[in-house]
Formats: sequence, C-alpha cells, structure tokens
Amino acid sequence: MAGPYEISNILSNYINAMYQPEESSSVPDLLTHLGDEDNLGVALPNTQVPAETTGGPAWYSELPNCWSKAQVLEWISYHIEKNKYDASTIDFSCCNMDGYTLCHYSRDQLGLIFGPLGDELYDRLHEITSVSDELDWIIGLLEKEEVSSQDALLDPSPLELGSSCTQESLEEMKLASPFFQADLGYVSGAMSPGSSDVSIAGTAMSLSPHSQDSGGSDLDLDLTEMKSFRFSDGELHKKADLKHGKRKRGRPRKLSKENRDCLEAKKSKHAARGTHLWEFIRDILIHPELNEGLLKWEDRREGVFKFLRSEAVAQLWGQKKKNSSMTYEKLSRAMRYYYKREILERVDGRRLVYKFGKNSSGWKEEEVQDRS
DNA sequence: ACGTCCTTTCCTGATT
DNA sequence: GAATCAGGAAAGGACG
Repeated sequence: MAGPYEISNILSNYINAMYQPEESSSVPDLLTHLGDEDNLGVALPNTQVPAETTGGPAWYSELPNCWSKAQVLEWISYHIEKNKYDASTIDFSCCNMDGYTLCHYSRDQLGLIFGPLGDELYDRLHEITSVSDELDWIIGLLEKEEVSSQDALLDPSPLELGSSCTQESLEEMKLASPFFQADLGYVSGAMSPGSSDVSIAGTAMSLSPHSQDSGGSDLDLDLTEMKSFRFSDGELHKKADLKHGKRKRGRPRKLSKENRDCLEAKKSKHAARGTHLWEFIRDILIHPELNEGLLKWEDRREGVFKFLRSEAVAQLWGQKKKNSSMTYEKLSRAMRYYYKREILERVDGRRLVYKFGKNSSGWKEEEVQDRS
C-alpha cells in the first residue's frame, strides 16, 4: 500500500537529485538547462554543462544563491567560453561576488558589468532559478500530498473546500477525480502500488499548490490559505466576495451559482504566460524523474508520446494553472489546438497518442542532451 | 482601449 | 456505454 513512505522516498530522490548530481545520471537534467537558446524559457536538461564534466563544475550542483565567489567566477567563465565572448572587455574585478549578490543584480546591472553578455547571464541565471522553483513546486505537491493523504484518512472533507461549498460540488469533484476511492477517500498510490506517478498525480487533488508559475506573484491559494478556509468561513466568504460578479475564464460553466462561487473562491487570476501546455508536457517527458508513469515516449526520435494517466496529467496541469477542475477532456482540447499551429501533429487511430510537430522544440534527444 | 495569444469551458457528433 | 477524439464557439487573463 503506497503512502507517505513512498512519497518520502520520492522526496528523497528529488533532494538527492538536486544536491548530489554525481550520484545520479538524471540529476544534471534538473539544474543544467541553461545555455539553451531555443528552449522558450522552459527548462531543458543537459544544455549547460560541458559534456565531459561528468560530475559538472563546482557551481552546477548548487543553486545560484548558494554559489561562492569562485563558483560565480566559474559560471561566468563558462558562459564567456560558451558564447565565445571577448573576455578582455570584462572587468573581472567586478566579478568578485558570491551567488547571492549575483542573483540580486538586475538585467541592466549585469549589462553594465558584462556588456552584451549581461543579458545572457541574466537569462541563464533566471532559468536556473525558475527550474528550481519548478522543482519546489513539484516537491511542494509531494509534501502536501503527504499531508493530505494523511488528512484524507482522518477528515471526511479531503478537498478542504470550506463550508460554503455544496455537498453536490464535493461529490462532483470526487467523481471527477481519478484518485478518489469511494471507501477510502483520496488515496495516494491507489491506482498503481509501487509507482510514484500516482503519488505525484494524486497530489494534484490537494487544492493547495505551492505553485510557481512565471506569474510568481499570482500564487493565489497556498496551504495556509486553504487551511484558513477550513477554519474560517469568514475568510472564505471574503475571498468569494472579491470574485463576486467576475466571470471565470473561458466559456461559462454550467454550474449552479454556489458551485461557481465555490470554485472561484479557490482560484484567483489566471497564471501568467510562461509555461505553455505543450512545454509542460514536454518537460514531464524529458525529465524521467517527473514522468513516472504519467506519459511515455512511444517513439522518442519522432516525438511520439502517449498519455498513460491522462487524468493525472490533467490534474497536474490544473494544479500548475491553479485550476482544480482541469480534466483530460479540456486538456486534450488545448492539445488539439496545437495541431493547427503545428506544435503537435495528429497521430491517427491511436488514443492518447500525440506527436510533437515542427513548431515544437526542446524535446529531441540532441536538444535535450549536449548542446554545448 | 484594443488586438492577439493561449488557453478554458461547453458542446455535438464521431470513433474506438 | 464509456472513453476518447475532433473541432466549433464563446469567453477571460495576460500582455504588447
């Protein structure tokens, strides 16, 4: 029976992956996406570190905030070399800074110090930060799953929707959830003992994402807030009042007003742009650590992939977009829009199978691996 | 203010 | 019959 222990293992794996790259071949994927000019702002693995460095340079296994002066220098040197930049134009006395300081420089400030390379350094630095935030988000999900799966056993209201939600809406969500078992509530790993994908996916039903998005500040309802809902009707109604009279995104749902208010209370403004659906899917596929049983490559060279747990992926996407009502049906509609833009190609006759199109990028092995 | 992009939501009908 | 696919339509949020 899967449960918190399994989730702890997943967490441990992530932490190991984050901080012990030399012990895991998959680790570099997590922090080495920089230097990839074609990745549309989304993490791509293995693109920043020289291929010959199996363990990676000193800066490569740590977050920029924690870099020493030497690591900062090494990172800068790497990018000078990578970009074939004329280092003679840089005043290296200005590079005498630790990672914390580096992270606090604006794009303009880096531009003043490094000239044209400043933009590149700024972008690469913030890509690292964003991918670590992405991992924080996943880890946050896992942590909350650990809590919520425990709560589910104790609490008859696993979704923590607050008292203003109707029983009807609760039932609706239970029915919609691939993780709900009538007798047990939301059970981590119920669908696939021994695999972590369900743990990840199951997390998606906890309505308290520790989410990062490119929006950053639009992290609307965190765990604390959700708990305050649970304990304070007043707070919930305040939230609902704020949204009162404002329609939800997309075509209006055919829900009762109560349900609508309930859902709106959980959501705030839509996540900013930054990670598109196809990039989200791609990143799950190219990060085996994140992809445990959610999606799989059918033909890696051709970019053909299959949803193994369509609803779980949809829930995960919904979590990312702070939309607890996301379903595979809706997600697949968005996927189908990509056909027209040739980000995806149709794969006829095969259910749950899609193929990356010519306007997608960042999934090919040669892109994912060594671009240096 | 407006247009565009990118979904999100709902829907009907077809296919598996 | 359920799940999935296909695609039209309408709508909203973010952004330029």
